[in-house]
Amino acid sequence: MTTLKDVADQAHVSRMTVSRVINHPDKVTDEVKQLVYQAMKNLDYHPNAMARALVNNRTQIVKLLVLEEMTTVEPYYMNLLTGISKELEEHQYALQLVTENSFEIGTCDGYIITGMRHEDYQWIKELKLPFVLFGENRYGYDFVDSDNKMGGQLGTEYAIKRGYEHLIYVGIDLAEPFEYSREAGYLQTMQENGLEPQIIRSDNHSTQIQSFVMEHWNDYPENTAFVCASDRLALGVERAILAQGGSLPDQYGVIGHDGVFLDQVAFPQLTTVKQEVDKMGGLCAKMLLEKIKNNNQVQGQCVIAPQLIVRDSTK
Amino acid sequence: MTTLKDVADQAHVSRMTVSRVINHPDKVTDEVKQLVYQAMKNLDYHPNAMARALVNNRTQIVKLLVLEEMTTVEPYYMNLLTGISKELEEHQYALQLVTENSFEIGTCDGYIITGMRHEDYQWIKELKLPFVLFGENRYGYDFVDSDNKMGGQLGTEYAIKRGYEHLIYVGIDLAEPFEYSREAGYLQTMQENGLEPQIIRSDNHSTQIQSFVMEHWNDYPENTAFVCASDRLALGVERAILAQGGSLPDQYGVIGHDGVFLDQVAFPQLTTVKQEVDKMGGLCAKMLLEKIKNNNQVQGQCVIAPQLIVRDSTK
DNA sequence: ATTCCGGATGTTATCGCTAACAAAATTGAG
DNA sequence: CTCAATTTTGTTAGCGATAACATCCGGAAT
Repeated sequence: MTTLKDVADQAHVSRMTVSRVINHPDKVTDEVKQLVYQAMKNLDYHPNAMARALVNNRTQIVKLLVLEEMTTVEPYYMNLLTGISKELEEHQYALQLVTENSFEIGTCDGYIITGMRHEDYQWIKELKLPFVLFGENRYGYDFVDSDNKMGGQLGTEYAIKRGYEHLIYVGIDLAEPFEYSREAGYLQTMQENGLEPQIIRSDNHSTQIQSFVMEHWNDYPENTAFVCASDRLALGVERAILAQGGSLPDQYGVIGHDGVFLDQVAFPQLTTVKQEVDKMGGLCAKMLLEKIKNNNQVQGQCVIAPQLIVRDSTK
Repeated sequence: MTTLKDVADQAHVSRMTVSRVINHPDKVTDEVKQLVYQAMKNLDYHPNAMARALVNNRTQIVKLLVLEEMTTVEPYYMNLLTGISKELEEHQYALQLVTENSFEIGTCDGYIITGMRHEDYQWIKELKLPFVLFGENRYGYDFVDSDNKMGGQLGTEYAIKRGYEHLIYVGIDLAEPFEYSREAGYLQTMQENGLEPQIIRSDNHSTQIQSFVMEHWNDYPENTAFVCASDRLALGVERAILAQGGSLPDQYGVIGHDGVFLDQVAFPQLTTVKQEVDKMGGLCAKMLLEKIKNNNQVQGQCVIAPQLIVRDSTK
């Protein structure tokens, strides 16, 4: 394993100079810098993260707290993780997954927190280390999220464009910002188009919304589109429509939200508002590393535009 | 932050003695040990993983290589990750997720590898660091997997017990050990019960098997159970049955395999052979850490019994 | 020419911990 | 009660890197 010393020897400089080339390149002559770079390349030198961690009193570890129940957890978490991990890896950081609400939170440099609910803000504010939330919040904490309002708009606009006459919003029965934002997007678009909004809400379970739609089937005339707050709900709506003998996508349309996994498992495959989850993950990591570097400096709120994916559940 | 020195001072011993209490407790008097333990408790001492990593030339990082395409990736990966992470955390290890086949594999102490296909064994054998595979293999590498044969048996036996007369195995069209094992379980059970086996195979996509079953609908008399190699396939079979007007679970039965997420999204919810994925993850980690500690010593093959979960897709 | 200044580089100490050796304490055989 | 063998504890050095200070050097000002 090559160390600073090896590089220093080959470049005929002191170890400190090599260290400076890495950490404060501006304080070193260009000439020397080239020498050192060359030596680093020759020897395939990579700094030892642990030694660095020791002097800097850093752990080089970021914890991801998943506050949601694992059983509820949507498959997109995997994408989130990938995004986070890729970004962290580039900066010699490792990830630790924390799922149990084990408050015995060990040593690390910062947290990415996801699956927050109201009650969690209580203890979150006690945290000493830097953190970034995945998912919008209205307490001023730094976060990354999909542009949920825009998502609501995208779906609604598309349904209108495709000529559905009645647009029903199928929301998740949760008092959380992401849900409000999606609804707001729907409402705004409806208003802009002079349409009468209609909202139903349900737990985020395909079977529950399925029964609901089947029970109220008479309320939904032909040429209705269901703009759903999740793919899971959309899946249930699809099943209800098919079970009632409605035809998809001719008589009815269904638009989902999330665009990970379920949209493709559904039948017919869902037209959906896709969130760029891995990108968001990467951004979470980037923001957190920035906070760690800059003494917990506020990073602000990042909102990423979702994308409409057209498949077979709309005409 | 309390260090070895603080503990040593409070216990009136040298730093080395404290270190020994932690790493070689047998080389220290019980009396002194108690003193040290007490001091550690008083000061809430936790060893600094980075310092340790530095002297031991360890990174305290394990990489998880996911060789499958992210888009194909089953949702159970999340459970796997949790299991791995929990175990690693207990031993002060962190996890790094690697999804791109970036051979530029950085520094770590060992790998957990999942999603292996034939062609991967080529380069796997070149690896210098310890590794454990998640998923059975026939090359003698250490692995952890569900008992796939037993899974095949469980599903098949249950279908027989519930009085289905025709049992059709729906396999994944892949030449991989896990698939062979599941089929073998089915075949053996069929033979033991003097029944005629019948196997169909398909890519692991719900829509593909759905069309297949619909096209061959006449081949499946009433009172047939479909024993499937995955929940994804089972989902497609369910849809085909319902689309053809067959009744579930009276006229037909469907049994899935995996038991994560999809089984609950399906309608009717699937009777399935559930793998204890998080447990398997934990075991992977445990084995790997053992290998790391013991100079890459062979750990063998661990097979974990799956469990039949009965829900609404069987009578 | 001498002094002084500031930028470039080197030296030293340190982060927290452990291996290897050294010293001290205990044991027990004669 | 010795003295060597053995066990228990302490001392030193070093893992790989960096911050803080020390030194060196060339050029501007005097």
